[in-house]
Parts: sequence; structure tokens; C-alpha cells
Amino acid sequence: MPKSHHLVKSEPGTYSFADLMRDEKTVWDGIRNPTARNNLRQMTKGDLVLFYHTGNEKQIVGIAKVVKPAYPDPSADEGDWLALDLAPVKALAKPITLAQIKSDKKLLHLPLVKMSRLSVMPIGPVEFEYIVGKLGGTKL
DNA sequence: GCCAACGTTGGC
DNA sequence: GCCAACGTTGGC
Repeated sequence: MPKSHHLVKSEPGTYSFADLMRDEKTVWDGIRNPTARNNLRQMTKGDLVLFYHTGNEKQIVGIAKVVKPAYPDPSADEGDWLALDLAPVKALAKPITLAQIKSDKKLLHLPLVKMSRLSVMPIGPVEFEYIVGKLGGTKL
């Protein structure tokens, strides 16, 4: 399966990228939205994931990777929900704010802009590279 | 505090 | 099966 790129959101007060760096690995569970769940299902081992902070920050702060693809969410009592395991790759040299994304024609179409409730979404390879490399000033 | 953009629920 | 009302999330 070809590699894909995604973006996940987290409230930094609940679980931040710094927490992921500290833990070295985490279970990404608790997703209760069908669209987000379907996106989780598309992610395979080794896929890179942008890590976005919601709330006061509203910015992409780091890159993570999938270390274990989707499996039934252990935190779900009922229903068809998925979790997966994430590990940190590196923090972005320069975080990219939502305002910056909204003001950039190349990124204006990202689901992040209009579908504010969606917590897991695909990102095209071109956009991913543009965000990480050009805007984020980060080399993988 | 309000609004936008969903998803869910329940009456019909 | 439709859709109005309500709930939720996240941004402004």
C-alpha cells in the first residue's frame, strides 16, 4: 500500500505533541466520528501524520508516524470504532498556524479550514511536503 | 458568548 | 425515509 499523509488534532491540554515526544508512543483512540474513523482506517504503518493543536494554539506543531495501523478501539464499549498507535518523528522548526493556512491559497482547500470538527483527515503529499518543508522549515 | 458545520435522534 | 430539533466540536 502506498504511503499516505494525514493530520490529527488534539487539544494540547488533553494530549500535546510534547506529551507524545515524552511518551515515545501513544494509543490514538476515542475517535467517535464516522468520517474520522474511515480516515483512520486508511492509515498504514510508517505513514506520516501532522499533529495539530486545537484550542488556544490552533497550529500544526509536529510530525508523527503510524507505528501500528488501525485496530478496534479498546476504549469503545460498543460500535465499530478504531484506534491506532502513533510515535513522534520531530517537532516542526516553525509551527504553522491556522491563520497562516487560511491565508495560503495552496492550503485553503484543506478540510482543516472548513470541516473544523473533523479530527482525522487526509493530506495530499504535495501539501504535506509544502507544510513541513517550506512553511515548517523542517527536513525529515 | 456566539456561530458554522457537521452528526444524531425521534416524530411522522 | 425524511427532516426538524438538538448536541458537539472548534473557531472567532
